[in-house]
Amino acid sequence: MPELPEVEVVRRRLAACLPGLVLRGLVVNDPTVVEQPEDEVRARLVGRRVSGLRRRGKYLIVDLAPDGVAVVHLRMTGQLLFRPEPGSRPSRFVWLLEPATELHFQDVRRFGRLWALAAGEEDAFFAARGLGPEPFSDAFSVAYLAQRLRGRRAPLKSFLLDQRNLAGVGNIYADEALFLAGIRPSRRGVTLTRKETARLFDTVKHVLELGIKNRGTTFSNYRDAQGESGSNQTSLQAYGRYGEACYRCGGELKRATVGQRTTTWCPNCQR
DNA sequence: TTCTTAACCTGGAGGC
DNA sequence: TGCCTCCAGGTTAAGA
Repeated sequence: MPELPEVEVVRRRLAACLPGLVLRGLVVNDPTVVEQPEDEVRARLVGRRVSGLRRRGKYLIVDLAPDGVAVVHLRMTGQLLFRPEPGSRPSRFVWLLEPATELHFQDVRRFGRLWALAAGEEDAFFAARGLGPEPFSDAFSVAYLAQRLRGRRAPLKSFLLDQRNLAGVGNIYADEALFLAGIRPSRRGVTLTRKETARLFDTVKHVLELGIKNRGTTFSNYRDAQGESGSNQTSLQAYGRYGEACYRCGGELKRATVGQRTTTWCPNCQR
């Protein structure tokens, strides 16, 4: 499941080879991948040169010259690949680039999306989604976190998954951050002490940094642009380990549904 | 304003 | 072997 670290790894991979290439064509095999009229998307992309790649939360932003940006969200199972595996299903869309290169978007569950934005539309696009600050930006601080948690009665797990509070955290890294912070996922945000808030701030950044360092978490679908898997799944201490022994206390990790998401936590270490 | 729930979507696992 | 049901989860819209 691509969260911030996985998208960042894809961005870095693409940033090494896409800039300078010219988008000569767009093949859309699955019309649901674009929410805008297909002709509009094509008109805004084709003929442009890739000038850079950025990331905003889980959104991948492709800067185009002389104007405009392409925005891609991988959602659950989206992959941007230069060479799809032989025999795989038709790509949802393909960018035909010059010199001869193809960038394929594959997406089993078909949740991923592509947007083509004209110059000046990017701010409004992200403002409409109400994305919170980037975890590695100055805007994300202990003070910010404390302010956002004030009065919040929703479970902390739900709080972390809400992209309006913080951009980029998904189910895997939310479980990991809460485990390392020693905070139970079902705790109400309003109940956090200043010390716990500071600890959560640190662990959120730590698990995301570790995820990037390990080139993302791969369970089944996630691959970077070269088709390579990440290795962060071997570093996970909580996510997906229910029924196994806690690395800290040796007790059994439990599973529950919190905020509609499967959540793993240690009843002894997380309070 | 905040929170909860359903829906979208499909492959894989497990049960019968 | 085949069928059925459940589960996985990022985002959005609707309702409480």
